[in-house]
Amino acid sequence: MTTLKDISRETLLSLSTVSAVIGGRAKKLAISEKTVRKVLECAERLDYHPDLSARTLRCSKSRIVGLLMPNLKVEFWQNMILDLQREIRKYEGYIVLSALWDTEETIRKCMDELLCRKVDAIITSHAPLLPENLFLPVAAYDREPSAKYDTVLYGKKEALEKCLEYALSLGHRKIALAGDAEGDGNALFLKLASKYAVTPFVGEIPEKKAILDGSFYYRNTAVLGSGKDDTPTFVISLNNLTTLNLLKRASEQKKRVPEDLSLLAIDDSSVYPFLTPAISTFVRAEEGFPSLLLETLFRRMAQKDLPLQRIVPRGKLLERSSCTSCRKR
Amino acid sequence: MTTLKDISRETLLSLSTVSAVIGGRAKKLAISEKTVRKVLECAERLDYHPDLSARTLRCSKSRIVGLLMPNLKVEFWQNMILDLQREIRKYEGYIVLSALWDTEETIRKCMDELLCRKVDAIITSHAPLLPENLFLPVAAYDREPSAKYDTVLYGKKEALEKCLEYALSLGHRKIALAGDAEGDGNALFLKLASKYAVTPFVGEIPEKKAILDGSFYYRNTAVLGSGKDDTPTFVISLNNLTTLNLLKRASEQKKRVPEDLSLLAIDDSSVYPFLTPAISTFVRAEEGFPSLLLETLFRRMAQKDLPLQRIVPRGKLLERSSCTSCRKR
DNA sequence: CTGAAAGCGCTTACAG
DNA sequence: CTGAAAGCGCTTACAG
Repeated sequence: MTTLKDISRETLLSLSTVSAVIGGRAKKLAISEKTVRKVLECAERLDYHPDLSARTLRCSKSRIVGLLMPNLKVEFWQNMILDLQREIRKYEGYIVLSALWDTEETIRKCMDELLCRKVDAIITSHAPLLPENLFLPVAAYDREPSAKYDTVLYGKKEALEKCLEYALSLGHRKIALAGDAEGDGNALFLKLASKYAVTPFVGEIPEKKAILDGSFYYRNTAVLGSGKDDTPTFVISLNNLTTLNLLKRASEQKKRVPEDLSLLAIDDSSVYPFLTPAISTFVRAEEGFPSLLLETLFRRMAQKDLPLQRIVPRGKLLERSSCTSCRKR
Repeated sequence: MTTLKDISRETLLSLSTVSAVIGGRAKKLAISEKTVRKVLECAERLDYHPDLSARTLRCSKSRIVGLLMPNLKVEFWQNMILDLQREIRKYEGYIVLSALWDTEETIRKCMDELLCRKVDAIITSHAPLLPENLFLPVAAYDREPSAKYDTVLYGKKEALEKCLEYALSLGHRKIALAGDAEGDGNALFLKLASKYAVTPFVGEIPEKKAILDGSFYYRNTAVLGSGKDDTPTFVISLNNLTTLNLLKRASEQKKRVPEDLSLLAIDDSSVYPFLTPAISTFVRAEEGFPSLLLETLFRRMAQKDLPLQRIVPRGKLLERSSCTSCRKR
């Protein structure tokens, strides 16, 4: 394996000089263009790859961002993780190292992994589970702002507001929310509903800590009512599986979407454009949560004494074909 | 940050002893139980995390497996990447570092990243793009066996055979294949069809290198025919977007699935159980491609002079509700 | 620009 | 079991 020493020997230049050129410190040390070229050419020729573990050891900076998240088989989450790995390319030299846990018992192990690899900073969806004495910059993705770390917020309230406004603008007054697995969505929705003077329908909340099996996604479409009694004309869906099941339930009730029932999803799914009808969505973070998290984190890394950041995502509506104006009844 | 030296000072034991205990070499060096406990307790108390970059530097082994793949927004692929990160937990001490490229131009950069981080081995879907002089163990996921590296094969031929056999067992004779973006699926299918004496229908192959936009997934459902003329009774779908569009096309033609048309997908999707009808699938790798790749790779790492491995995945049929026996016509 | 040297945290071989 | 020492590949401060 080629090392700096090899290049130094080959070019007859000193180790310091070679290191400076490779490390991009040629300008500062006033090293001649010719020397720089000579070093670079030689590095190329010998297929030199700097040993970052040596650099990490020496500088106690790894240029690794640790990602501490659950490994959920959920489209939104998978995109979150993979987009983070994509977006970090904007930050030259940095990589993300994911430590994804399957069960809460392994979180500690995931954390240790990151610590042993000497990550420079952490992005996590579970900041409260971080060790007390953590000295690293952290960007948290969370429902509530953390008291200790910079937080990018879910933006659920803002999303629900926009969805309600959109429904209202189409003339709907009977509006349902489906797919809330945590309970906070429903609570938020009920509060907003009274403010906007709409009739709210909310789904059942699963038992605390119950596993969300397939049946949940179907059961919680009961917000559509039985078809006979009072029934919403507009549903907001909180996840892609619920959306699919709303479509199924509607079809069983011989309701056409969007003629009889408008359907608006929160956040996008790769599958939505291909459904019949194509599903309109409100995307919570136009820029993408991964970008927001990375920006927040690198801002902190650049300036340690920055006041605590609290980022509310800016969303956007993606109109496709699943919503229409409310017909007179 | 706690180091071995801190523990050595604290426990009044020598650096060598502490290192041996932490490194799990206590047995070999006949270090007493009491000493071991003392070291471990102290490490725990001081919240010690071994610096793996130092260990990597010293031992020239990083215990990192590099993952070199495209960052595709495709469910199958996302699962591949994330499941690999999940599965590696079985291999104590190892982690995967993903280098995912967006465009082919960045492959080189991804490769360099892995090399600089001193990965011990590589898993990739694009082994032919690896540098000539690569000295690392490689597990390739590929259509054809590599001449140089261990390969886990796609298993497309085996999958198509099983799908055909299943269709035949249900009495179908007019069978279509949809969703082939590369052309090799169709060719394979046509060859098999003659062997099994079925009437094959295949979809159009997109222009070489054409971007697969949404329209492709719909256009290639034309295998269903116009509804008037000769038409298949059983369709095999090669990806989830095609499956969705087959459902859409069938409904436009007033064909019911599975009564008028059986639909069998290759590989599973999180969305299939929630569709109407729930989609039956043939899963190419029962054990999962990630497991297969990891097993193949670690077998190689354990034994460098192993003969070249060529793994054909063993698949399984997942019956749900989208296939039924062929009605008399 | 150069050269010599120290040191990051670890493992390992060696003499005791 | 211990202690002293070397060395992995790098960066950095320093004297020239």
